[in-house]
Amino acid sequence: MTVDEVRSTPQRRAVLDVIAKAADHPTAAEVLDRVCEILPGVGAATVYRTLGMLVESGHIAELRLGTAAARYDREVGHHDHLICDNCGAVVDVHAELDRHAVIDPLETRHRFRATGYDLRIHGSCAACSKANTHRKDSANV
Amino acid sequence: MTVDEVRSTPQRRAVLDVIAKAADHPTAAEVLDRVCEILPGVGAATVYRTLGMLVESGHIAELRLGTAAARYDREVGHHDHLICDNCGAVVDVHAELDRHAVIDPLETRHRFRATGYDLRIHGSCAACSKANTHRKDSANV
DNA sequence: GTAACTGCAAACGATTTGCAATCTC
DNA sequence: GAGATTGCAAATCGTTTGCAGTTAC
Repeated sequence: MTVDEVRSTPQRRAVLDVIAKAADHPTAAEVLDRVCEILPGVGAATVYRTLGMLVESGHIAELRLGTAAARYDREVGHHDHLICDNCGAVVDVHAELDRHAVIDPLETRHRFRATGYDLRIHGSCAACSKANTHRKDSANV
Repeated sequence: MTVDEVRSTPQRRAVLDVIAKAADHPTAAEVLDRVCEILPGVGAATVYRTLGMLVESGHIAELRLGTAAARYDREVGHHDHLICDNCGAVVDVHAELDRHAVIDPLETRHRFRATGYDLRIHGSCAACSKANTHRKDSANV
């Protein structure tokens, strides 16, 4: 009969600290780098394990785009993302999506019980749009 | 100076055939299995290469959810997805999302140039909802 | 005939897991 | 001091790539 307590360790505090300060959406590898700056020698497994726990407990959110590595978001409330297909930047935004108009009809039509949604808007950010104004460019969705 | 022609091979025809017939959203591994049923011995690399080409050329669409493997969709026009967090089923749907009300304000506010969006609605499908009506259940988004 | 294609096996990147040593409570 | 946690290395998973042999046109 274990208590399964969650202990406070320097490593965990460091990960939490890094995430709390991260304005961008760092990957696990980036979190590891930053953690090692304040606490050298931390292993990758520890960071992965800690991030996993934090996601499980709802303290941080996980974001998965394309093939790339998972990204972590300190923002846990519902929000949407603007994704720049050119430079990879991800911006948290709040879309005014009318659930009654968009989700409800689909729930009824497909007898689906929606618990949430995920809206990602692709395109190019301000910086990239400006840079590419006079250049050839292609975008995916 | 090569012609860079694209040749028609039995393997490619088989992959195309499998995708065309797939009502679900098979992963590369599932496509490989099905391809091998009609043309035994096909290598995984060939399937991955072929799927990659088809995505590139816009003949099929790639769908990436969570950690899992990429899924392939014969439906290439814009559409949205209902994702059952319980059984993993993915259903293609058309959401009535008002771009003017949802996307435009974000473009202006963040000086973002949107090229498209991706809406995924999570929850539980008809079958799972029915099965879990009287059971404990948790869902993620 | 020749460049494109195939299958295999090795290489890869991201993430997970087994385990002995080490820390927290 | 017991059990949770760590770091390392090995293992996994999905996918890509190098390469020599094979095939489509």
